[in-house]
Amino acid sequence: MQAFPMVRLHEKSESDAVDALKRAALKLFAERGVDGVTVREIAAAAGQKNHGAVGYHFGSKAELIRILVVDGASLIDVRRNEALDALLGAGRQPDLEEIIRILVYPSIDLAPPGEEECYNRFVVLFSMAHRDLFMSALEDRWNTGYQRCIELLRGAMAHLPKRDQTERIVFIEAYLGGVLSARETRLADSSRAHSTWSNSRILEHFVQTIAAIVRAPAMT
Amino acid sequence: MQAFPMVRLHEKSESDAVDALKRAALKLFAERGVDGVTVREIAAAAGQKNHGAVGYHFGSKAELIRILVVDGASLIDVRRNEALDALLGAGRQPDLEEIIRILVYPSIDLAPPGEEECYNRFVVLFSMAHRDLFMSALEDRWNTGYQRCIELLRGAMAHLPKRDQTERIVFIEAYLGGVLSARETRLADSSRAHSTWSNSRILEHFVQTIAAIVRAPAMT
DNA sequence: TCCCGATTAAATCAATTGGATAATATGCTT
DNA sequence: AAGCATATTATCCAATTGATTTAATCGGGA
Repeated sequence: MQAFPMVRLHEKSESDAVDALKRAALKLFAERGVDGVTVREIAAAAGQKNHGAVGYHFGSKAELIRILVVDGASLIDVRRNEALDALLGAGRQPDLEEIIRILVYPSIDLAPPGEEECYNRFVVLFSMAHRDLFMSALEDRWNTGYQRCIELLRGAMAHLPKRDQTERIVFIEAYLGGVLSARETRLADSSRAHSTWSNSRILEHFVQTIAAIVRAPAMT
Repeated sequence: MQAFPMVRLHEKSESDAVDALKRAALKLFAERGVDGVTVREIAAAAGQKNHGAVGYHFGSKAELIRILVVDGASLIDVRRNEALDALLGAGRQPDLEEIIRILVYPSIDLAPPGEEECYNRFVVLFSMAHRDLFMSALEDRWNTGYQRCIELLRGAMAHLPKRDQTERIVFIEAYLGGVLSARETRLADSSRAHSTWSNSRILEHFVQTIAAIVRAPAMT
């Protein structure tokens, strides 16, 4: 387990201000969506008295958003590809759960330890409300690992009609985003004890249910 | 199949303007989220030349949003409760798929035939970005059918540890919102042939995968 | 120490926002 | 036809938005 490189966000040698702005923006965007947050709120949450800081460091709000998308997506993509290379280079047939873990775990623990996880909520909200901007930010470049996983999943469903394969892949994609977002929401809700959602057992439970979707009998 | 009452949205005897504003708002909110849409856009999309119409007919943008939430939720709730009453009154033990269908189908075909489906996207976006407003709009009143379904699902997982039951219910809730939203997005994308997503076979496929999650073996 | 680039702060700008008001139009009842 | 409630239109408004510009401040190297 946990054979994924533990590179995280906000570990780069960026100026304190840039990093603080990114963190604050990601958190606020995850909570309320990009259209529900103003650059003034971001600057204030980052400890800046001046909202022009966003324009100064990133050019515009839209560019800050794009950078946040790419930061997370590229990190996830690196993790996925490395895990896939390791798995496929092992010289044996990978089993289904191993593939699914490479779908799930790289999207987890993007933030430094102890910090709030936000990226999955941010991406789900943003991709729903601004699909075009989200796609152009990805550039068909930062989801290569995801595509590889999908192909492997398709292979694991080779016994099913092509249409069923495609449908289940869409199901699983929606399932991934939904559960990872819901998990972040619960982890962020400090009002309740979230011990259940912070331990990794639940992720393995999640992996098992995805496997159950893949293995479900063919449509009659 | 399809034993659900086919009451739909926008069938009430409302003035044309009120109805047009509701439809336009729901569609725009589903596409871009409530914070990404202005009352001017709503009024224009509804064929009104002036944005004051929203204030006149609904009081405020926030009140319009609340009404849209309740309109859909109460309709879904009526459908669910009627279907549940019929199912449980049949005097036999309902099977799992029957319960799951009452979770899925009442959220489908809310709009009149031929019109774009929007409610699931709207609700997912709104509940993610404004959970508090969403909850207060529901008032613990318009999701009674949902709660009954969840209890039945829990009963269907009685052999699992309580914790696993709770986790799977959260999984399924996220799965529902994710897939129903994704389905609407694809149906709304008129640029591609969506024959796959418009027929009801895929919904039955979806039901089967939810059943697979419920039936998945216990965590080891 | 002095200078200069980088950063932060403060003030300003045009455009947009949701809401409110007043004037006009519409339709129904009497 | 007149009266009246309802609905639409056209403005207006204060507040907010993202962005820009203009100082002030900081830090390090010559």
